[in-house]
Amino acid sequence: MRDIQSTVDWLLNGVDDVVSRELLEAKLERSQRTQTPLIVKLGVDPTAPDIHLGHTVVLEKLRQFQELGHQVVFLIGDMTGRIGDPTGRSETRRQLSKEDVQKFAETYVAQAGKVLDRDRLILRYNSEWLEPLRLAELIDLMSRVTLARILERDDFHDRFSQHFPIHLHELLYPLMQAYDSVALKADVELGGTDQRFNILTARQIQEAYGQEPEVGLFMPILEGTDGVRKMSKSLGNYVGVEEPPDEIFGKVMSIPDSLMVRWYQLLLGERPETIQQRLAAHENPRDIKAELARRLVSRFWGEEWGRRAQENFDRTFRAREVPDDAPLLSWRSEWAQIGAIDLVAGLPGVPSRQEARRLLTQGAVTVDGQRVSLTDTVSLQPGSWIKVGKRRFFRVQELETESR
RNA sequence: GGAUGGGUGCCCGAGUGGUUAAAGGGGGCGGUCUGUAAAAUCGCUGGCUAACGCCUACGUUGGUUCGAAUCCAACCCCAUCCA
Repeated sequence: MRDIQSTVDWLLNGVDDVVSRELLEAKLERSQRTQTPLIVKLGVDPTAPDIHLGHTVVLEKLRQFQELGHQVVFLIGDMTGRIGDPTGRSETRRQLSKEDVQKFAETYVAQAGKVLDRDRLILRYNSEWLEPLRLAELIDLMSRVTLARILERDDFHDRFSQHFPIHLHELLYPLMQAYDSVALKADVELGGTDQRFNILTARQIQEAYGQEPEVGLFMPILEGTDGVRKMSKSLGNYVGVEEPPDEIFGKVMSIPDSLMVRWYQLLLGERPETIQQRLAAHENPRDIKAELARRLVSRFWGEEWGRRAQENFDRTFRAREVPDDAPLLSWRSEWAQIGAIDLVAGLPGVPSRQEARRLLTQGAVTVDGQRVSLTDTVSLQPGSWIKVGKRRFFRVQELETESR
């Protein structure tokens, strides 16, 4: 059995901050002694069904807790999510129906299950206890926190001092989230650093209700593929866990080298020193990055796909050959003799003839290895391949059986 | 309800009567190069055209003008302040 100190060291790898290490040690120690798993909570808003690598930072940490035999609880914030987005700018939030929430939960678990052990995972909904909450109870809850404390929170504070609106119900958010921890008797709660305030409030409220406070573990925000801004779908610098293997592999290869150590640490739980040593030993950074890419693909798709993604990548970008899985186009007779623009404009992913012209002018198009220019007429045959830019390939499929 | 400032291309943002398909930046795409879809560097980035050129576009609708993103009117929307 591992001793508590090294277990804690291992659990805190990559963690931005913990409140508090001593408490975590104490809880782990007690858990070991009494053979009772800790309850580890992660709150999830039923709003963003597509999980990307940024979200998996927290999931990876949860996985580590699972590995130690603790109980992970996904708390779906169906109640908090239903009330509305704090910005209040976008019109009244669509009410989420029970079915919506249900569907969300399923997709979420399906995706999160690529990182976590689904059999050791409990799903709860905060409407279970928030819905029946009566005004008297709510008042009781509210009486345990002061306005000043709530306004300490960074974003409230900023908005208030900049005279941006704060809606009254938004003040309740931290309270409700805190109450969730009371209801679950959570021992540990994970969140991004942006969750700091909410989690600290939860600890306070738990104490007010006579419970031992939870340990707050704050995970750093993962930078996106651009290496600068946080990973988010709207910034387009994300890698989704459901993306095809080649896509994941390629996107990971495109991150700046400087980001590798961090991704290894946050996404795979590696020690930063391990990777730094390899770099210091002049191992080719490309290979280290390729390994990162392969391991991530493997995590989401399995070993076999990880290996294949790597092979395809090497073939396409290092040897510049046509990848195995280039999209197939069914042969069309007019392709026997066709103007370059017509051909390119008809390919998937080319939005307009203007774009086709641009690509041809810039020398981006190759047919069977032969560069094609704007005014060329090309002749294709079944088995031909077309390359557009560095990474778009198409293979013309042999004639389908004409009978169907 | 009142006051003020705004609504420009995928995003940010300049532009106050013609030289504006609209500066600049970001993003995207492409060429070269390379250890990678890294970095660097050069180019493209509304649509139609092989090209000349044509068409559509600056919140909406109407107007003034030879000519409007730019002026006028009404309307819609957003932000802040006062109530």
